[in-house]
Amino acid sequence: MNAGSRQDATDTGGDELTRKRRVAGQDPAKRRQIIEGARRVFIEMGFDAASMNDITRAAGVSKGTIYVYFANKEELFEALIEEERQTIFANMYEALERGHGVRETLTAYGIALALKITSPTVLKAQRTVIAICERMPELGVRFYERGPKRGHDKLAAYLKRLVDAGELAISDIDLAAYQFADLCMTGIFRQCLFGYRTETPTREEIERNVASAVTVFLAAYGTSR
Amino acid sequence: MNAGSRQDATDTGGDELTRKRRVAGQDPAKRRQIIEGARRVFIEMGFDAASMNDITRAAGVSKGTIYVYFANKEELFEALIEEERQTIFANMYEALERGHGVRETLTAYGIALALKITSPTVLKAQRTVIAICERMPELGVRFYERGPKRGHDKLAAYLKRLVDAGELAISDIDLAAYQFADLCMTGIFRQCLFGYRTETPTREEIERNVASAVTVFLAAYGTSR
Amino acid sequence: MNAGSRQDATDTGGDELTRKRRVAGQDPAKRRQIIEGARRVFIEMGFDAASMNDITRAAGVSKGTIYVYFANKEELFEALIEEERQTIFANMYEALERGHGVRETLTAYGIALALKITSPTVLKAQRTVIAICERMPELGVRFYERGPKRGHDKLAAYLKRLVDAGELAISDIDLAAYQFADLCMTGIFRQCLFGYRTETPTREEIERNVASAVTVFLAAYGTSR
Amino acid sequence: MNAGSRQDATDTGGDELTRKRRVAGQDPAKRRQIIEGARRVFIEMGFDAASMNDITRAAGVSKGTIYVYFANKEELFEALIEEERQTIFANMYEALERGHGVRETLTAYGIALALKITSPTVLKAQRTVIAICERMPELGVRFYERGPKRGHDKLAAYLKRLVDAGELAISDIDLAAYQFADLCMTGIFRQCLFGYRTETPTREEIERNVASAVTVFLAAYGTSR
DNA sequence: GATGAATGAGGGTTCATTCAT
DNA sequence: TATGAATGAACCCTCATTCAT
Repeated sequence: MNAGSRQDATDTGGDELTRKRRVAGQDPAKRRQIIEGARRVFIEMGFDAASMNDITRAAGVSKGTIYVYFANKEELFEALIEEERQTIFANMYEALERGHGVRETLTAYGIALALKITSPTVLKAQRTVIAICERMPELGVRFYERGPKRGHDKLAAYLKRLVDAGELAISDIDLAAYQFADLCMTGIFRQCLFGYRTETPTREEIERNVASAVTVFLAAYGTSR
Repeated sequence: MNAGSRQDATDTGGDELTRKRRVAGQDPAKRRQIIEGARRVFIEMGFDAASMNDITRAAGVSKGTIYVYFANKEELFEALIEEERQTIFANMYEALERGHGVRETLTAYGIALALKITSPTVLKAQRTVIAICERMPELGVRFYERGPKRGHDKLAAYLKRLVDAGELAISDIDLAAYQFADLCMTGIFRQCLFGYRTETPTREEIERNVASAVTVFLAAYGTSR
Repeated sequence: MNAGSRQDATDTGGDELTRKRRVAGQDPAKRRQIIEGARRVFIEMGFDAASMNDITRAAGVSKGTIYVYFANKEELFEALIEEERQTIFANMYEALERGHGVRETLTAYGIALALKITSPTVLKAQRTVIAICERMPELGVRFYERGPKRGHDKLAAYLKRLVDAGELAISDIDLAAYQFADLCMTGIFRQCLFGYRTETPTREEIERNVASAVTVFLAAYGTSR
Repeated sequence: MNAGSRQDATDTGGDELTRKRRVAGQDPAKRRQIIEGARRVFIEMGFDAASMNDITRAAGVSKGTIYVYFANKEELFEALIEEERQTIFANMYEALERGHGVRETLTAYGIALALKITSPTVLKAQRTVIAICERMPELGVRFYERGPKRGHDKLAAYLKRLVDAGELAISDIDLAAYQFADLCMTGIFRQCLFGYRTETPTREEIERNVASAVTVFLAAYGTSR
């Protein structure tokens, strides 16, 4: 479908000094500018409702230029989602590495997770991906794999350490990690996704949710220690 | 220019010569036929990517006929989603009313819930709604309200009965109900939504998930009884 | 173009008592009802912008019935214009036959003419005919011939009598008749036709116009008598 | 959704990334080409019966291009009528400024006027405007105001000069100007408008008409001089 | 290399006309 | 006979993509 893509990896070409004249579509600043415009338009309107003209306008570049950097609308969209995913899931896992107590750590991570996933921008991005993932399955897979999945793996690894340390008693760590994450955003994630909630959850609400999540989780998996 | 030939409130009215109120689009079989075609197309492709021509073809009726039954693409879509929601969430709550023991009841309900929500059709429907709910907020609200919300309320009522009977000890019943539901589909819901899983979860997997959910839930909220 | 027309003349069939069951499209009341609906819609919106549905609604009959009485939209339109013309130009020429003095008679006729031709309904009808007369030339010809032309002929005949009586001295009576008619509506006809005037001319204005018309006309064609 | 790419006041504006104000539709030759095609189609068929596809074909440009230069069918039509009016009424008033005798001047002007207004193209244009002026009142007003009205004003000014010079005795100059103009095209204007005449009036006929008009006019308003 | 004017297939919608009831 | 649901061609308009400048 996307043969001939110009920017397969996120290669920004390390040898920009060797040749003054760059090959078409190799100016990272321009690329960023386009992606930035695309972000505003795609995330706000979704893939179909967004027009290349809108993006042209939002990015402040000409139509032709976009087509130099991206083969077509789809590829531009894919590149944007890739970027967006990286932005969203950056700096999410710090809480798991700070070495505080179990309850504190889980609480901090849970809050960060729930805040992130219910923030307006992230919600829109998720909706945009969900909307398209039937038509562009790769895109959904990639997004989940390098986004939520990564978080899950980190959490599972953390739980594994706790189990090994005797602080938790979990038979299926993978499952437990999913359980904790879902408990943290219980009730709110789907409500936000479907637009049933028009307001972003307050920090207080999220804290309450996560506090209960930690309690339930520890009631199930905690040890006497 | 000539709207108002449909059966809604905007019907012409006011013209003194209009003998009978024209009420077009009354044949339920035709209506069903159209909706059925719309389902195939909308659910498969989403609102934007679906064309009225596609639907025309899928439904086996002429374009004009669709516009006798539905004012425009949006109304057809809304009618379809309404239908779809009713179909999906029918017969979901029986498990809660069969009067078996707590563990059995929760397990039965959890399995029904998880099976339903991860079935291919229901997933596609959910994606379709999520995709559009920014542009048609009412639609998302309605879908959630009369779908998942209804299930949540039934479950909360059931939990309330158990608390009153001393079988559970829950301080925030509403929250607990969300927790149980999310525990039942933990891990799989998002994976399905983003298309990370291409295969529908097996019944075995769901049973495992729900069994764990019940255990965790009862560990947190069960009483000695 | 209109072969197969069902109602060539305005025959209302004199033998309606001979057979109880009428041939399709022969009920004069129904015909009138349809034409009445068509009038409202066609005259208000013009041929193209009017839809058969509008007419259906305005007439209070079914689509099928209209097509029993009239072969198609065009024929219905033609029949309506025919009717309209008859209505408009009825009782226009009485002033010419009352036997008063020249000045009085010309004034009375001129006023009647100018009032008629600038009345909102008549203006709309004229616009409707003018709009279509390129596409349906017959219709314009017929309308003019049996409408304005008829008035012109009556006026010319009247002037002829005056010339014969020595009350006027006119070399080209035909031309003089046109001149008088145009003098009566001078300035206002075109202004109304183009919608430059949004208000119908007042009777006072018309009287002034006609008074001047008579004066000019008599200055040119009057004799000492 | 993407309006605002035209050169009118609704231009996007406000998007901070829009570098240069995009101003599409700037090539006068192309614009002319489109208007030329539109002329052929609109003037021949009228607003409603003309399709944008017809115009596309007649102009030899693509559909999209038309929409770059004109926001929609209506705007294209308005632009065309504007153009048409300018073309029609250019060089109409020279006769009034050549400084010949009254009779000669009036005759020359009257002939020019009558020739113009009954020429096939001008007639069609007038019909087209009259047809639409109920639905687009501004358009009719403008056409009359800047077309016929302008001629009328020039004529009235000319008559005023003659009155001041004692060559004519007119109490209501405005009215007299209308009278002269209408006398010049007496009989033929309406006949042409309704298509009663299929042939354009001959120059001879018009000369006869105008000669009579001048005679009548001077009989009414002339002085001994 | 960058531009944006041009393209034309395809979008949603309307409506004159037909025909089974 | 009268009805109005059904038809599908044709309507106006949009937009992803190309290519001359």
